[in-house]
Amino acid sequence: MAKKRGLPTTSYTVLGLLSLGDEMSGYEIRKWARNMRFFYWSPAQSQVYLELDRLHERGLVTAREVPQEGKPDKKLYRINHEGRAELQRWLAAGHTDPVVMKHSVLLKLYFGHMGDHETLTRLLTEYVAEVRTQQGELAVVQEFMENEPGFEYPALAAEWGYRHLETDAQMAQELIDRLSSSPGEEA
Amino acid sequence: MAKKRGLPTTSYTVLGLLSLGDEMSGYEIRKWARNMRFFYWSPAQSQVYLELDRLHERGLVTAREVPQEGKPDKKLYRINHEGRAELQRWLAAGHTDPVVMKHSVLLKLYFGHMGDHETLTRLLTEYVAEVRTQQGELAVVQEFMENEPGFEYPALAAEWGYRHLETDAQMAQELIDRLSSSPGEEA
DNA sequence: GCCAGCATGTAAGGAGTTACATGATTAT
DNA sequence: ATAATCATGTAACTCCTTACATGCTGGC
Repeated sequence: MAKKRGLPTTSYTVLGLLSLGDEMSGYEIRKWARNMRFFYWSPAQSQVYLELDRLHERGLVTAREVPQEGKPDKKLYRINHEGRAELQRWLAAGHTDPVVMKHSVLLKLYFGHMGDHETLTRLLTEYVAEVRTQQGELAVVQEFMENEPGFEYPALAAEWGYRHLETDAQMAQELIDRLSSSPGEEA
Repeated sequence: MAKKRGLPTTSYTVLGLLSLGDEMSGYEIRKWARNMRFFYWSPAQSQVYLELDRLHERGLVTAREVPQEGKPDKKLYRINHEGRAELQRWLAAGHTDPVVMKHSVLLKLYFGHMGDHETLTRLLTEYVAEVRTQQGELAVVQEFMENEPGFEYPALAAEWGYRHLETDAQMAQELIDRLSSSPGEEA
């Protein structure tokens, strides 16, 4: 056995988020986690609560209930010493999970022989627009990070993520141009 | 209701692979699918067989059993008309699943404040080496594609995938340099 | 009047993985 | 000798998603 040497990666995401802030509710973490989609996919709302339960069970965070009026009681979580130690252990571990891409656009391009030129051009054009939108969203996050002390590393990750998006936009645009200049031949 | 407008993406991967070849066994598809990890994560062996069952149930492929000696009987699958139609429908669909990244290195970098310089530098150095290895593997696939008729689109996807890897290697190397030149300050 | 934001939680299920079972042949 | 290749399949499980339930407050 001993299949996994620790927690699922989503747990580390939530734990890491907690290490960047002070006390946070599940709701706040979920909002934060949304911005992580540029680096690592962001979990569903229900999953965030499940991860917080798990972290609490394992004694990596402390929880404190705050009564609310007209809403469910708020639970505030804080990373503790064990939690920080576990995060550090994960960071320094020899093993890092392989990078996984689920790039549907690339997959569709791969099977481009099944469609026509127009379909492919539309797919790529829409994708370029989407990437530009995402770059705008990421830029907002980056702006926040630049002025916030303690966010040097997230800022580096954001820069990296931005460059990913740039590569994608450029490559898609390049293919659009290539496809339009060779209406019959795609190679 | 109407949660999903079709098959899971893995089904399309397998169906698409079938559309590039003639008759294939689950075993062969699985080998092919391994090379897809540069564009879209490649499913586990057991999953490939499950997808083939699903495609067969839905009448998108035909199956033919070939008796083998000393091995389980081989089943050869072939995409049929309905399968091709379904693939085309998927390609031309207005909706394309969002691109998902599970970049553990980027995630660890994001939480870099928890580790020391050395840990981070080691992480990035190892990652650069790994990416270079992957580029070598992808190059082998690309070489095959260039001389194979009907593989123009897979070759384009491979080029795109290669550029992804290049971006990652460059970005990682750049960060290694930046971290070493500013031993205390990372921003 | 309606939608967004705040705030958590449960039930049902899909998608995918790991580990195992079986066993002949060929290459190192 | 032993590992890899060929070849499929099942059981048990994890991770994560979708959909639903609840209900107040504040903005348009």
